[in-house]
Order: sequence, then C-alpha cells, then structure tokens
Amino acid sequence: MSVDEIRRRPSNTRASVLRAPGPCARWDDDNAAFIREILDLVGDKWSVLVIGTLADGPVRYSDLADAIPGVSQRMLTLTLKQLRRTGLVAREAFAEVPPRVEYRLTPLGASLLSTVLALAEWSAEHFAEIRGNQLAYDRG
Amino acid sequence: MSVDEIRRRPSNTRASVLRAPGPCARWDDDNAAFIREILDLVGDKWSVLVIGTLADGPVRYSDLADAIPGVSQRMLTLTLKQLRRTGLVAREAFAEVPPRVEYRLTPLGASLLSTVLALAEWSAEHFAEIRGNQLAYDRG
DNA sequence: CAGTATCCTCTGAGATACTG
DNA sequence: CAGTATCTCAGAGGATACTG
Repeated sequence: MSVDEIRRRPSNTRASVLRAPGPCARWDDDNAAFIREILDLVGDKWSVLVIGTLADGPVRYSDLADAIPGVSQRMLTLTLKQLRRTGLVAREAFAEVPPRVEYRLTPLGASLLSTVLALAEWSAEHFAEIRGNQLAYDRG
Repeated sequence: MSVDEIRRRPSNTRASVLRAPGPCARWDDDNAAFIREILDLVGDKWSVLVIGTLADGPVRYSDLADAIPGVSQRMLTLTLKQLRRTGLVAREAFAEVPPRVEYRLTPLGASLLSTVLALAEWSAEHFAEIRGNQLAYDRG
C-alpha cells in the first residue's frame, strides 16, 4: 500500500471529500483522524510495553505491574481496559482465593506485536545515529 | 530481532541491570525508556502526518500547514523543529522575496516512513475488526 | 512567507487511599 | 489480589497577535 493510497483511503464513516488540488498531496480529514487514532493507541505511554510483556504468554495483573517500570495501578488498569476495548488483549478471571486474573494477547494483538516489533527494530538500528543528530543539533 | 532481544538490548547510556527473574519477562528500565522515546516521536500528534506529507518530495512551510488538517502554526513549527533535531527532516531556506523555505525527508526519515507505512497498512487492514471490537465492548 | 511570543485551557497521568 | 475513587498538577497544545 502506497502513501497516497493510505492518504486517500475511502472513509467508511462518512463520504470523504477530496480536497482541491494544491502544491502537494493533502491528507483527507477522515484518514488523518484514523491514522492519528491508531497512533494514539500505539503511541500511548504504556500500551506497547504491555503488549511486549504479554508476548510470551498470559501474565497476571500484579506481574504486569512489576514487569513494567514506573507504571501506576491507575494507568495499568486504564491501558488494559483500552487494549481490551480494541480487542488486542483478552482478560480471564479465575474464581479462586486469592483472586487471579490473567491477561493475554489476542491474535489481533499478536499481529500488532510483530508490526510494532519492526518499529522497535528500526529504533534499535538507528539509535546511535539519532543520538548523534540530536547532539549535533543541540550544539548549534 | 526477538522481543526478548529488544527487551534486553544492552544500553549504551549506562550499565543495564538485569532484574531478578520473576514470573514473566521484565523490561529493563533503559530499554523501556528508549522504546518510549521512539514511540513518543512517532506517536506525536503531528509527526507522522508531516512525514507522510513529505513522502513525495520537498514541501514549503505554508503548504505543509494547508496539507495537514487542523495543525496550528505553533505545533507545525515545534514538530518540524523536533523532526530536524532527530535528523528525520531537513530544512532549506532560499534567499528570495518572498522568502521560501522547503522541508524534505532525510534518508533516515525516508527509512522511518517505510516502517511507519507498515503500521498504517496494519491499521487499514484491521480497521473494521477494531471498530467492531470497540462497538461490542461498549455494548456491554 | 515563515515563523515567534504570549496567554490560556484542558487533559494525561502520578500519588494516595479505599474496596470486593 | 485486583482493582476503583479522588485529588492534584504539569505541560501539551490551541488561539491570537506580532515580526524579520
């Protein structure tokens, strides 16, 4: 899929209006909003860390909290809720004492994991280059 | 590169400390911070839209503003500054009247574009499924 | 045209305390 | 254990006006 196809992808929420031709390609409002929605999800402060933690199999709530440095209970709960709503993560509660709740990736979540992994790989590859650019820029 | 390799990738900022083994894999603090840094960049409200707009070649400041729905001058300027600092975007000013300034992707920026495109493609493929999940979740 | 400068608002998110 | 309920605050980001 090309950039332009994504930019112009017909919206299924309302008729998308092609803007008047200009000096460069323009984002259709709907598609810009849609991309932003996915990026909000992926770019969310904790989502990707949660997804990465669930890569190897089901994990309990408290183990998630331990595995992810710095996450608060509130944010972990909100993040999990959001991921469940999107269908990336499934929750299973066991009727035991003490209570046990496990979270795991759905197939959809697993497919996103591999995509996000490509981004992580890119980051790892260009880490040094980016740091160098930042230093050079900051020097003047 | 596997999830675990990314999770454990040795930091070049300070010695990374492997955490005590637990019930599930844990993120090393440094690597979690690094991934968050890249996701902050990519997940930024305007960055990806700017990068996508520059996909086809150099674009002037005011054309960028027109091409990206809803961006304010302030945010466009800040986003471009950030992208330049990271080395994803280059700026060229022409000594003319009226002044002309063009922005274009660097090779680094172009390589990120293709990676982000994979994410956009994933989004497009699973758009309907995600919307359905959200509806189902919201119903009860 | 291509930005800066300033003000202002509103939300993301941490800390803390409580509960089934 | 696995959450929820409040309080609080910094800062992301919009609107507007100004400038080289």
